[in-house]
Amino acid sequence: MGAGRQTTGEKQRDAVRTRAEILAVATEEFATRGLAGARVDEIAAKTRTTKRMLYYYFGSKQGLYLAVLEQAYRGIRALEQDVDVEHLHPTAAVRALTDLTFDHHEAHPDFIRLVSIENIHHAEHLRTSSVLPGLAEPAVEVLDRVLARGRASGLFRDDVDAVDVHMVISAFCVFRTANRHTFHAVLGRDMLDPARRDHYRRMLGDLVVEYLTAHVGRD
Amino acid sequence: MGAGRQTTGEKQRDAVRTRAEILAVATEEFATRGLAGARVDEIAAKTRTTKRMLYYYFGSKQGLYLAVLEQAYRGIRALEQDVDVEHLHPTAAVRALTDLTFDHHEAHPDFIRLVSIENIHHAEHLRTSSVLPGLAEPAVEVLDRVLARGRASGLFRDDVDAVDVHMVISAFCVFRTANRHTFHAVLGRDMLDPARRDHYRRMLGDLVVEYLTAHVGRD
DNA sequence: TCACGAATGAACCAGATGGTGAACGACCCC
DNA sequence: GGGGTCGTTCACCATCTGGTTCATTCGTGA
Repeated sequence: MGAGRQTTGEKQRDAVRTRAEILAVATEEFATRGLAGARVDEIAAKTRTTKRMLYYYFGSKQGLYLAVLEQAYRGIRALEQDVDVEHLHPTAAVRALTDLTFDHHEAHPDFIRLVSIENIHHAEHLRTSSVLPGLAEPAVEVLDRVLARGRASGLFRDDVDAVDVHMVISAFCVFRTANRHTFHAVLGRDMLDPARRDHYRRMLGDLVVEYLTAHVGRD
Repeated sequence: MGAGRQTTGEKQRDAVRTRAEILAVATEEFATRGLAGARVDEIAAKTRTTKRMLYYYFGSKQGLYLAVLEQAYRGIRALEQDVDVEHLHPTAAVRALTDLTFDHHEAHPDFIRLVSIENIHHAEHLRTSSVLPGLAEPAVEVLDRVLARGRASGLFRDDVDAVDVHMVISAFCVFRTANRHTFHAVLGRDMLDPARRDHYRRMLGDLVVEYLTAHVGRD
């Protein structure tokens, strides 16, 4: 923290830091209260700068929201990019991917909340965003190659594609975080209870693997 | 419509109808724009009455939102109550339940959106609601009995309970609707495309059944 | 050291927004 | 048919909120 920067004091001017701080605070606020629910004044107040800066850098509330959303998506962009599952047995590879996704979602609840919020707005902001192109390719392609290997060796069923499998994995992980509160209120179970974490992680792996390997060659 | 009621004209006084109309319009507005995003004036405008009526019946914006939420939950309350799967083979029973849930979620997108919204608010409204007690019992109990039968006959695995299985089913169904827009934006696939409906319905059944029946007795 | 643009601060504003007071008209019961 | 209550209308308000104006300060290259 602060190492290597010239520090004549503490309240130096620092465009990047100011911008980053606004973005960080805004991320939390939007994730907590939604686009309409978040207050520009409130975001500014939680920053070491003023509302003026917020408009200086992001132009409008929507502009800020979009920046938050894009940063969130950019942050997860490289997830599957540098994971190497090519050398693993297909089922082990699938399990590696479910584990990876599971851990990732658990580590980024704000991202999931932002996605929920963006869905309420019919993804109208994301759709116009510049981060979109090529966002999902890595994840799907890795999964696609694994499925192809599994199918080729007669292990996996052939009536699903990578997008479908990705959907199941996402559904499980997203639901656990996104619907945590109503689920807890209605069913009395906290899906994010650390004590249950391993159980759910294994469950997701089993779920996907068993589905993919089911009844292949019989019936 | 209007049959059986005394009709001296059209604009008679009708408390129930007015109340119901407000609730219907509010449901759509809240589901579309969220609690903070929905505008009281807008809701009133889409009604044949005025904003004052809205406050007359529901007291406040939050009161209206809560009423909407409660009505939505009440509407699904009896889902599993009158389905009879006791006489079915365990796997058939599971499939019947996944189908039932699948169809139900598909038929009530507004409900799912409201649940998403309520989760953004940490379920704080639902938690204080009077519809909560006993809301989930039917669903879980039916599922629980089916699982017990499956386990007893050596068909099903025994390391999951009814709540977990319910979670998986809900996750799949909810995700398809709740995250439709971002999923489509990022992956280019419309999960609600009617052409894919049967595929997903079968997929959910397979997913749960294969998971439950996997590796039982071996390993 | 001077000039100039980037960065910042504080007050300010117009319109939107949730909410209300009170009178009024219909319907029902006696 | 008259009184009271429920349902409804209309005008009105205090405040909040996104957004802006204007002036100022800081850093830096000439």
